[in-house]
Amino acid sequence: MNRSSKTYDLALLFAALSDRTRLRLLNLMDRREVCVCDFVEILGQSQPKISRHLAYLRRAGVVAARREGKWMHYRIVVPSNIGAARILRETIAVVREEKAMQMDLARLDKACCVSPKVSALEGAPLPILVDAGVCSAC
Amino acid sequence: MNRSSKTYDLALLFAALSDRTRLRLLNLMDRREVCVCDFVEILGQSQPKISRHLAYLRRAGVVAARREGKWMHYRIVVPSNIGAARILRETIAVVREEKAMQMDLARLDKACCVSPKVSALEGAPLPILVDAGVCSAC
DNA sequence: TCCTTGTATACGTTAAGGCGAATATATTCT
DNA sequence: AGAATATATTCGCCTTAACGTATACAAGGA
Repeated sequence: MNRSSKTYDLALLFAALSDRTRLRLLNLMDRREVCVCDFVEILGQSQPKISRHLAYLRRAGVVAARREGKWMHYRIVVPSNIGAARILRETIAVVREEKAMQMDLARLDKACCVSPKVSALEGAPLPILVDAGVCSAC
Repeated sequence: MNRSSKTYDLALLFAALSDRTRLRLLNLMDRREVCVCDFVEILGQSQPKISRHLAYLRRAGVVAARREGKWMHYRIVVPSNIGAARILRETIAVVREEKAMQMDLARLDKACCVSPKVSALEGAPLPILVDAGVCSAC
């Protein structure tokens, strides 16, 4: 059943977007799945904090999680509501223009053993940054 | 000086948008100036509540006010930051699709003595709704 | 000047959000 | 089973926001 015209609380979506950390998380998840450990490494913030913000985004229905062994992979879920989808897409597009956001993405690309090979991100966690030398998880 | 590339806290804008009442206010101000008394009448909510939300929007830099005698007219101010401007525009466009928002606008158009003559809204407050019969303020 | 009207702000209460720190849960490995 | 690792949740504290109510401020008219 198509719920795209269903009543949707846009204010709730905006509340989910009204935090810098969550915007950074969404930017990192643009078109790819990301592991929690990567978020922690790249944003340089505590794991509970990252998890709490991810939980918030999950409650708001903008992301979904998939477990793979010990790791949790998060991805963006475009809302079925057309308006909400437009807002979310525009937000990600706008946010992508910020230099700080591009730096986050660059660090994600360089993360761990495998170089900018995006497909690899679908698999193992690949959490460690390049500057750590050899990735202890691989 | 062009500040469009200046750092801008998008999260702050989203916080301003994360309230249903404020979204309704913005929708009513789409392409026109609106008097506080009209907001109160159309949204059917207390004057202090309306004023507080308008103050919030003012603090966030999305609206500006103009005094005309006893009346205050509010209008949308598109942020100089390009990204913020895109978000705001998209938000208003999305919000406009909602039936409830269209009803708000319809009530604004029918507000008071003067019929859907938009130009009249630039002048006096014209606060009272049609169903009140004759407007006590005119 | 006093009164009225339109609007803004202050006060007190309640709820929600964000954070660090501690703890719980889940999964894998030995 | 027990240890180690990845992630989630809880707790206590603080800040912010939303609301109703009351009050302050501003402008115009008598």
